[in-house]
Amino acid sequence: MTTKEKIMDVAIHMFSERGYEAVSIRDICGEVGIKESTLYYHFKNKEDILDSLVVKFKDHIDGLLSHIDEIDEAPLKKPKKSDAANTKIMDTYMMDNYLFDPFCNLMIRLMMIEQFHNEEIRALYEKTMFTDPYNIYMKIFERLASQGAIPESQAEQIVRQYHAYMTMLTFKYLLNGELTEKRKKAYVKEVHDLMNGKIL
Amino acid sequence: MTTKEKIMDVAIHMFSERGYEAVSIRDICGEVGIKESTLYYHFKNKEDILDSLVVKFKDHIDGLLSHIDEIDEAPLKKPKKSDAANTKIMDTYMMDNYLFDPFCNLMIRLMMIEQFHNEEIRALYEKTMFTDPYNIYMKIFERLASQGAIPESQAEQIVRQYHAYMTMLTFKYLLNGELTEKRKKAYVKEVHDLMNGKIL
Amino acid sequence: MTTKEKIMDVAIHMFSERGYEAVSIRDICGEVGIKESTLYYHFKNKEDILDSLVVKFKDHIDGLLSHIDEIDEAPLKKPKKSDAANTKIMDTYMMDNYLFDPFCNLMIRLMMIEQFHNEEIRALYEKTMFTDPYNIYMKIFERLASQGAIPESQAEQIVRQYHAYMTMLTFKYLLNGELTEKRKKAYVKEVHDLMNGKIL
Amino acid sequence: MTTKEKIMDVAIHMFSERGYEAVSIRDICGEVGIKESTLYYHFKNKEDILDSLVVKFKDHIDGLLSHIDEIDEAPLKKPKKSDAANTKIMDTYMMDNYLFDPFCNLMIRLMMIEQFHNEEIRALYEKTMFTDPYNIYMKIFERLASQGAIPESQAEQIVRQYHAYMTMLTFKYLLNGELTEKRKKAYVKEVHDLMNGKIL
DNA sequence: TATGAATGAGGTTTCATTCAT
DNA sequence: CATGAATGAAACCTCATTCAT
Repeated sequence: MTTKEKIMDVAIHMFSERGYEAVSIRDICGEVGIKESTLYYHFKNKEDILDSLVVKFKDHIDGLLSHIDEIDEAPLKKPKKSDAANTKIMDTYMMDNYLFDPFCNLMIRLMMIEQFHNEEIRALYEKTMFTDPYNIYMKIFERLASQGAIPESQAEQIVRQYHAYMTMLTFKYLLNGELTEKRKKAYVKEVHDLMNGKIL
Repeated sequence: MTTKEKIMDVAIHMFSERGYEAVSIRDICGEVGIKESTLYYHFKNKEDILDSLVVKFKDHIDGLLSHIDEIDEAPLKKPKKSDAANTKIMDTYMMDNYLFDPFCNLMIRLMMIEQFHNEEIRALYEKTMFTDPYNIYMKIFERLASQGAIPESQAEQIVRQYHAYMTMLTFKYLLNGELTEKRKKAYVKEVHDLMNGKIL
Repeated sequence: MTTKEKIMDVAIHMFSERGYEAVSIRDICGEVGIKESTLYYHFKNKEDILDSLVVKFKDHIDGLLSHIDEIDEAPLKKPKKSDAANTKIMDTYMMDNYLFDPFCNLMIRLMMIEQFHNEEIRALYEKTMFTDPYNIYMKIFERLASQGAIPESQAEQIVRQYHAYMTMLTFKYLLNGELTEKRKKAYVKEVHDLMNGKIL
Repeated sequence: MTTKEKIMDVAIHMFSERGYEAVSIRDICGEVGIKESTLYYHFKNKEDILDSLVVKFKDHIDGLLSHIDEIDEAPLKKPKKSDAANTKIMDTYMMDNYLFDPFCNLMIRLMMIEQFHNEEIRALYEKTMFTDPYNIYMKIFERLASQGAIPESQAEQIVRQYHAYMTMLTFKYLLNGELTEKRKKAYVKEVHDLMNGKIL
């Protein structure tokens, strides 16, 4: 890790726990192991750190979404390919690379904190927490409907139920205090129950 | 409003928007219209303001919960009394006196921000955002089941669906940026759709 | 004790331990058990407390000195009366009513602290710690010389020795940290050894 | 002088006159000619200044004591060498480098003020004002006794007289108000009289 | 006598930032 | 790349004091 990366890593950890304003340049530099003046070689000012984090997060999200689109547009060569694709979307793109990804999880926390007084962050928060996931679930269930796995007419209702349940689980387990292994496990269990039709 | 009440009122507004640490005593006093030294006549220190807000919130919540218990224990004198009781719980206790109540809504926002580095607040946040509402929904649907309105065997599943959906709606509309009339209306509309069976 | 006396009592204890400036009106009132505004009924301001203490101390000292003069001027009715008088001066006026007297001891400590930047207190400190005691010892040994107990020619030298030794003992035992029983005893022992010719 | 040294220099002057608590960071910085924030680059906090002064003083004292030990252990090459050594100890180590040394004199004043509520400083005060000097005088007179200059049996008594007299003179002239040339001269005169047998 | 409420001034300390080296 | 030294602004808080009640 370069010094710049180290600064960003330390910053997101601290920002996501105490909020942007409550973290001082001193705090960050102390943890990174550099002097305050050194930080200003790598970043224009404090806000520049936050901006860089937001850019990095947006890039990450855009990457994820484009991957999902690729899967979506892949020709259905084999029967039931969509099952594999759906599983991959849920496991890889929603969980491993988003909600469970250390950087993303911390960024979501930071957005939860900052959204109340920062319109740009609020918009990003709404997009990544509500709009994007809803669209992804919609894609999944439309595909399932097109295969006849579920009735077309029920697709939207099911999407709503899934989205609501997944959203609630995310806030309850992944954005509630420290992200412990215990909370992760409880989350995964409830998601599996949901997938297996034990809940809805 | 006494000076002390004014301070608490201004404080919860500011804390809930920018977070406890990001708000200065100067900010609060400037808005209240007093000198900083005056604030220290009413509060021991900055933390004491936060503590007082938490105490006030806990008292409010305890009041709500005890009212719900009273309704619960009231003898069923008239047929369908429970319908009225259920409506009262949802409208009065969950919405008017909790999620829409200005003080409570701001306290929830504050808890959302502070829970990441304050275990006491985190526990209160989990209780009031997840545990208490779940228990309340459970009460409602158990009563409905006891009246034969819904099958006993489905009660728990329905509770889960309701709880998930209501929770998601709360985060999406009532805890997302400023609490505008527009967001309130959107929330109410979706809740009504949910109640009328248009969603689940 | 009246409230005014209580205030003075608490004040001298605190002033003598931490110095005048380091003690706040709040500290004093907290210990006395009154509100700050109440103190201003009894004293014009903070300095007025100090002034009152100094006046009280001066009165006490003047009382002691006038008593010593009375003894001094009493006709020698009985043989060896002076021995009793000398003992009384040393035990009663130098120790019981001055160095060991709680108020006086605390006032001396306060003067030790404040003398470095307060000329009035410095003058009082020099008078009560060096000049007055020297004169008292001189009186004692002149009387002894007039009785032939010691040679007239040695009186002054002896006075100097006594004064130096007593002064050193006072600073070493009575004005060094807290005035504990242990330090008092050590002081008395050395004074007795001195009186009995075991030292000089 | 570096900025740090300047701060310490100004601090000891102010602390020794008005006491640690009565001197503000603002006072010190105003005199040094720096901003308050600059001071905090050099010292962790206000107490850190005091601690640094105490460390510097202890180092100074340790240096003096080790020099005295060196003289003590030097072989007696010439007759009467000890006279020269004794004079050096009195003039150089007790006066020039200790009681008259500006830093040490101020530190003693500071200790006089602070000892009443700071046990660490009290212990240092007792050591440097009573214990160390006594041991030094003892060394001098034991050497004189070993040379036959004074009877061995009287050594201890003489030490006590000297120690008492020197201690009293120190408090009377060097630790009483401002350290003026007049007070220094009066002190030196009495010490010389003492040395020449005019007093004891 | 005593208090509640207020305040201007000033206390210690931390903040983000700059700039020469 | 990194640091040492500095700073103006602002943070939290305490100070002695006042005044109406």
